[in-house]
Amino acid sequence: MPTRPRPYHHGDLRAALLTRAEETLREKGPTALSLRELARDLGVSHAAPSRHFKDKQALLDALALAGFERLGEIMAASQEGIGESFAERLDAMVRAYVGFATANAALLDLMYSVKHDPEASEALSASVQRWSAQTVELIAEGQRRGEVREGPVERIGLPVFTTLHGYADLATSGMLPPEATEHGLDDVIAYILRGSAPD
Amino acid sequence: MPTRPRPYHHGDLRAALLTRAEETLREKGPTALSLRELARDLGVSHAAPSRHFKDKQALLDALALAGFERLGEIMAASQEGIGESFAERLDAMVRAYVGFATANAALLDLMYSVKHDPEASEALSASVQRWSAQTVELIAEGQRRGEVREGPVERIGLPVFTTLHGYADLATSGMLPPEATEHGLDDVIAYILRGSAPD
DNA sequence: ACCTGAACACCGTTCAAGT
DNA sequence: ACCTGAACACCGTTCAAGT
Repeated sequence: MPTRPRPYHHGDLRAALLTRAEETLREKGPTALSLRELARDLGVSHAAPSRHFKDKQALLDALALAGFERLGEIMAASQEGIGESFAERLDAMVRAYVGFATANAALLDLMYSVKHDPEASEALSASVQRWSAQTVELIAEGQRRGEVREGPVERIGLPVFTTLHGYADLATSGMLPPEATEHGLDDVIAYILRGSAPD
Repeated sequence: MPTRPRPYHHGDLRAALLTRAEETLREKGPTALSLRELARDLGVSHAAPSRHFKDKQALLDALALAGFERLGEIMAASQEGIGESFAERLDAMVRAYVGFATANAALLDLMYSVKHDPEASEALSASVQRWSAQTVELIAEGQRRGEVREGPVERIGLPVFTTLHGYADLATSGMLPPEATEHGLDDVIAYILRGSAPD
């Protein structure tokens, strides 16, 4: 059992930084996130992170990107092995999104506070693009089945996604009255169905 | 013209701190907000702010509270001297909220990121309470006129507010595609009307 | 009551230098 | 290539002391 005299750090500093960063984000909030503390936790010098992220902001951007990737996967997974009616698929997607939001409140906040200028991270906007296409696909499928009103998919999808996101944001910021968590999500889903149903 | 040899600072340090803080919040974002810089800008020592805000967080809380107060006023004002139909009143309120959001993006973010535990600022939750009552009143009035479906006002009002807030949040975080700003708000308003109309 | 100055324990970022 | 150590210019917070 050759105890390697610890390698450069313990494998992959870049990945380790991201993992640890997300933990402290979840546990102690975004303001408590410090590069120096991260480095201390991982047993490297405080200057080491700069080899992998030129900036603190660069680390936050990478965190946001990873978040969007995971959210995309979760939303895609919510559509697997499920009924084909629009109501069922919408229900699953809404619950997937809200579930992710409540389980990763601080991360979602970060994801939406990262600047979304076109100049910003190429990969990030590509990722956003990818999963926003999923809600568009949901709407298009609903239209094919005659369960969603006619019209440009983007223009119908926007209010739908807007409602979904608004509920998730309010829920995670603790602004919803306690009674709301009871029927709140059900009411929101029913309301989306009414808003997107054919006349 | 007696040049008073500058008073303690220049009038009311507490108010001056809040004003300046909101300016830098708007111009340079929340991470650039520093107590020491605020103090420098106002020509007082870096320890002076602590007489008026025990904490940096206390200043942020006060900022958020002021924001909710102003938002409440704006939404109330949007209902003055306007037609009585639900469609008109809803339209005015949505535009008031979204207008405030886009004009004060960073502040709105701050308002919703302040912890909303019941233990948090008494005044803050009272203020939130006050203006959330306004949307409830809008719904109740619409029901009286037979333009909004029957049911508990809170359960009908939640999806409505959720949509409104979601749009404002997406718009201010720059996540809406450029095409969306064209018809986006109109579409959202029409969708809210459909979602809350009687069957 | 309101503010100052110094002190303490932190930050992010940069850069020579080591292996 | 990857990391260290020291240095620089910042932070927030506290506390004796001044007026």
